[in-house]
Amino acid sequence: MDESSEVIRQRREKAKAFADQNIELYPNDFKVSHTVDAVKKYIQQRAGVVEDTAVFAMAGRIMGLRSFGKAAFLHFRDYTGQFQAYVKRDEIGTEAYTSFKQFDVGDFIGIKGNVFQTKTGEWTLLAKEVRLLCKAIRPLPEKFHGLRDPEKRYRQRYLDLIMNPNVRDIFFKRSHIIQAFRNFFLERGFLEVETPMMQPIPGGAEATPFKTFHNALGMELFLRVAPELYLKRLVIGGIERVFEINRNFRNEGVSSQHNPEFTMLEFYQAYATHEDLMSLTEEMFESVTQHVLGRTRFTYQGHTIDMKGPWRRLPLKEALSELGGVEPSMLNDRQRLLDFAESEGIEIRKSGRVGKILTKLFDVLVEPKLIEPTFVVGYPVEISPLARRSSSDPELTERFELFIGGREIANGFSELNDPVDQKRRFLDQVADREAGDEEAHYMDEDYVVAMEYGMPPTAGEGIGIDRFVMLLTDAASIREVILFPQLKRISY
RNA sequence: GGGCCGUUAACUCAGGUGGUAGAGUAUCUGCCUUUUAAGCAGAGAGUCGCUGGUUCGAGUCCAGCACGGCCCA
Repeated sequence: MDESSEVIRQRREKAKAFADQNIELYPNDFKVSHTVDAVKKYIQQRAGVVEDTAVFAMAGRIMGLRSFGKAAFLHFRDYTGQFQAYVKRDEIGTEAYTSFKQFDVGDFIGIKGNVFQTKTGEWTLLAKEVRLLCKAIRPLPEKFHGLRDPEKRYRQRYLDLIMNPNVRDIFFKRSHIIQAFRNFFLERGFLEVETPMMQPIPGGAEATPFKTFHNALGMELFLRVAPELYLKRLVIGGIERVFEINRNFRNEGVSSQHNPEFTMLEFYQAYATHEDLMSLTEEMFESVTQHVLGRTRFTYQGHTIDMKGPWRRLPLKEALSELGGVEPSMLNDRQRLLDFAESEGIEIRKSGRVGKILTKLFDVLVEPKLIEPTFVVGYPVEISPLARRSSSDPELTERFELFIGGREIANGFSELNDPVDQKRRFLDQVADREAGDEEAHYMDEDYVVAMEYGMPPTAGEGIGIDRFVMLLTDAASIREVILFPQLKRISY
């Protein structure tokens, strides 16, 4: 990777010259007394009156350097902020200053000195001593335009983090969001758990799994597509309120909306229904958004969204006729739906059942229109093999999906806890799989056995954390909220 | 998987109709002790993504490939 560039050569020569003068390139014995933030607070607490004798030992990466020959201003940055330093030959001595002149933007330095105000009023560290803490061999991207090339930003995320403050903000916000979700559940008596990422039978979602192999066990394993079946085993085991925030893996295409590994929050609550969870979700999203943004309204890709509930509850078929332009009379007519899909240019597997066709039409025609938070309810049994049947219509389930900003954010339902029905539903899925549907669920006998021991009435939900973070950070692509998104491998 | 666009110096980008590559920033040298996209003067820096083809001659035209972005499925 461009080993021979002129700048890199020059930097290596500088490093060698330091080494030849016995100046350590990578010392670790510099003791920091104050972070940038601590110094700023110190000054603020004294209302800008700081005694000349106060000495600060600070460290950071040089971000800007303006040199005059016998003095120089520089900005350095640590984890807490950026600060200016003023280095004068008369203060640090000729020999030290000669070395200092070989420092570059990107190097880490340690500085000891007093603070003063420049004539423009900026608080500045007047160096009495400057030390190299780490010599950078490669130059940082240019300061004014920064780093823009998206490929480079993702592959070399550290450069992106150094050069683009907004990127740092996104990942701080992501961390705060996850903390806020976690706190929400802990405050309500939920237990946080970790269940297997490597599963002998991948279950809990319609998705193609990644396959792997355990040598010692001589056993094929799958990276999980969802933790659902394990979490419900825990409910059976008496953990009536349980949640997990962790990675799922799905072997599908990569796009601005899909990364092969993504973060999911799943939670289960015994003695609750999907109705209870919809209310809980309203409360949760409002609370998390308020915590992170300090308000419930925000702008996403030009749309104003308010997380404050209650949100609209819209039956799937009503959504299709009202927003999708599907005539109500054709909603139960498989052939007419297929014809309609074809006329709209929507590709559908001909063998698909009505429920599949409806959801496919919904994905294309309705989903992008659901900008304000909206619960869609009334999902057919055949596409909800783990959900409880609706008591009013046995062809439908007590299930909802939540859409915000034109995307699915959450999916929840009252859980099916009838082992006989569960087994039948698995068998239907197996039939679909044998008919060529790679995403159909696998039979999980062990899960049925668990259910035969008795699962209390329960409701559960999954929330796509990455997509939630996209909303609160106004990110158009999922790659903006995942530190190291999956990219194809390149050879240098 | 399909369509469109991109890949040129460390970074950000220019390079009608083919004639041996430019700018700004960064770097290096000199001057400069309150600057902040510091300033002034000068200099160096590139397998033009890769592989082929057309041509006397390709960054430019053609084909294939790689990687990325956006849109569609």
